[in-house]
Amino acid sequence: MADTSRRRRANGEASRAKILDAATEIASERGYEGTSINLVSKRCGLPASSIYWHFADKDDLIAAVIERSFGRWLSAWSVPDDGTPRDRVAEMTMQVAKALLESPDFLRLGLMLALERRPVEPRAREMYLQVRAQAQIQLREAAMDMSPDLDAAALDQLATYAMAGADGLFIAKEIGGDSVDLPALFDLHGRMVIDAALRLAESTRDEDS
Amino acid sequence: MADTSRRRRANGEASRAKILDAATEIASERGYEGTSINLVSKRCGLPASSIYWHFADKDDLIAAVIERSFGRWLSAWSVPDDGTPRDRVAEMTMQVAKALLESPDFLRLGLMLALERRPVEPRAREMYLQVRAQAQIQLREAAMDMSPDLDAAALDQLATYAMAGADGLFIAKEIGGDSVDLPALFDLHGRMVIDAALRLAESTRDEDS
DNA sequence: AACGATCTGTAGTGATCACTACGGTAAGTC
DNA sequence: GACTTACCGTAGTGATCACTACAGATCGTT
Repeated sequence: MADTSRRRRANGEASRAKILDAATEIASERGYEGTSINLVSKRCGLPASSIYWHFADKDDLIAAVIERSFGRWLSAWSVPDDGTPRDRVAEMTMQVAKALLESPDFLRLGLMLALERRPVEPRAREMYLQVRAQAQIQLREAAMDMSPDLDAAALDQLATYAMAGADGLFIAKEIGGDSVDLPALFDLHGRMVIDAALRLAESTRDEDS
Repeated sequence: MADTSRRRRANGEASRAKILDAATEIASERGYEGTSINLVSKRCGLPASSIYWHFADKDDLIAAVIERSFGRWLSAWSVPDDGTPRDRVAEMTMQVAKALLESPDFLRLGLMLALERRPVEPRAREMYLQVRAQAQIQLREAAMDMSPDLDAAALDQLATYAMAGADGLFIAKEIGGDSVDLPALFDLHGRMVIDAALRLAESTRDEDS
């Protein structure tokens, strides 16, 4: 049963992957509106009817692109669980920087969708925002682990600042190309976030005393 | 002569402004591809032929939107020229934060265009990248004023980091809405950039000794 | 061999795209 | 009043949009 279904769908799965590959390329070049089914069809060599057999509509296709890109991006790094806080932050920022260099499609397309504010929100955008919110929560928890005496507002600020830096540096790399040393900048950013944590912890203690 | 030309074009100038208003709204909602001439025409109440009388083509229209938005954004803030470096940075970040809150169209549309990498680059995107490069140079010069002993690479890194923070925080505000306190985050970022300057200056001196 | 499920190929649908041809109108110039 | 300039309105152009109807093709199952 498992064997037959694998064989049955072997061709289909390959086609699905080809379609997603093409759609990923085009969407991260031209955004949501710029990704036409015709273009995707031409680039992957399959007719439009095949695309619509695998995906309900254009929105579903782009959402699937986001989902797959995010999965790949996630699997490219992991949260370290030992060492000093400084070491762990340094290790994590390095991994995120590397993951962004190796599979930038996820964040590029995600940011393009996030910046758009169309009247009817496509599911693709919703999906990215959901993923992003999840990441924000994890960042907040990591911050709480490292400096437990911060209050809720400070933790939010810290997580937001950390993610904003990552977004901004990614954009700098996308625009600046090879002239931007992403790992070095991420390293700097990691240290800045730790400093910010210390600074915020200080002002929290000042308010308490 | 000047009077007549003013009177002659009075109606036209108003129409041009109405077209730009509508195009700005739509473009910052839906991006380049999502901005259709038909939609702009409906929103500004003028027929497509009027749009094409005022602008050569869609690309020219969007480029004009960028240009006007940038002008408005620029006029919303100025570089302070007195006080300690810390004060000047704090003042500047505050003004930039306020300008971004009041006229976010420029950066939102600009970032959307910058993230796209279409085969044939529209002039609108080129124009934004040019404006951005100019800002980067000014940031670099400001950094050089404040810590003259930094080497070229460190200055580039600092300017890139400062701009990346601004971009990232702007995005956080766009996505997070009212739950994001942009001035507070910009204030934090300003202090972080100063700390980064000190840190980079230190490592420069270490290398020299 | 017969059959149903999975996928592809052909050939469209009406809607919307960027853009234009062209006549009309109002105002300024002479 | 004749003429030019500046701008708007009507009504299109062919191309491309997302999407679909439907007839094969290929396959494992029976």
